[in-house]
Amino acid sequence: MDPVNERRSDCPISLSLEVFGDRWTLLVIRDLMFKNRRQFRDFLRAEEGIASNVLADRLRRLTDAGIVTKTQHLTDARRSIYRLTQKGVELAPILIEIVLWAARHERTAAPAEELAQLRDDRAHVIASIRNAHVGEPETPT
Amino acid sequence: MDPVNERRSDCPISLSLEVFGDRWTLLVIRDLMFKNRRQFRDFLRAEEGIASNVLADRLRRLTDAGIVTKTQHLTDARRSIYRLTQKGVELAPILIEIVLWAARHERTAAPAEELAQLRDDRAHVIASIRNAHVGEPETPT
DNA sequence: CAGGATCCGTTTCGATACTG
DNA sequence: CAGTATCGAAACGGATCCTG
Repeated sequence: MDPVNERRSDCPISLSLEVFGDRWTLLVIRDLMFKNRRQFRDFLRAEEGIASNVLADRLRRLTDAGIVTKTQHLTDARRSIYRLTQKGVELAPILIEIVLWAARHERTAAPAEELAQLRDDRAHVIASIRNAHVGEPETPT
Repeated sequence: MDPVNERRSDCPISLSLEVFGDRWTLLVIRDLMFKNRRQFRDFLRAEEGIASNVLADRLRRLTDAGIVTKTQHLTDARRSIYRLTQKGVELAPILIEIVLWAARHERTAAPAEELAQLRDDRAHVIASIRNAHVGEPETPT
């Protein structure tokens, strides 16, 4: 057998199941990362139809895990703004690989142009995600 | 705002939630990919303690999805051998990114040496995974 | 009105025991 | 050894209520 596999064969690999073992958690991260959603109601409008109690729970877990931050809207005190932390932004390579895999193997609605950008200009995509979250103290809309 | 984000803002991104929304599914794939597990009992011995009915269900779903194949052991008819298909092998980049992210952000038990290999010699790692699954009709042990 | 919390019927999950 | 049957526990979805 290949020595690479040999050596790896009993490796205790961590998969961060808190994040990846849950359907809704992943969808929230996707919405933050690729759809620029920032407020509670934005996530509620996700195509997949998340319930408000489930959403609140996942946002709390993500902030507890240091993946998301919650701040107040500057002018409207009612609104909360959710953003990815640096740790959260660094999930981008994973999400990108998932999207590319899904595009290759399942029929997906993602336009070919955007997929090509994810594949060929990964660094730029990630930089712009970071810019929209970590580097942006201002509030959208 | 960055035009990259602008354009991506309403993209219907598919995440293959059948695979990634579930904790046990991901663990089974990890065991196939990094721990060379092939038989039902091997997966049962996972540190995380999967139940037999859950394991049977997840293996069935994965074979239905074309990610795993199930064949009979050549000499012992009772035994089933599970392997990744090409589609399954192509999940490797995702798993690798997850492991690397977890190693950076959570305390993980994975040895530094193996992590470095995952990071720096990705092509070789993936090739050896493919070799151990798609290219190997023989049965282990 | 936005962001949640609470209650509750229903579905899904998973631990254990059991079978071919 | 490789699964299935059973059944209690947990999660989910949906409605509604609450609070600033």
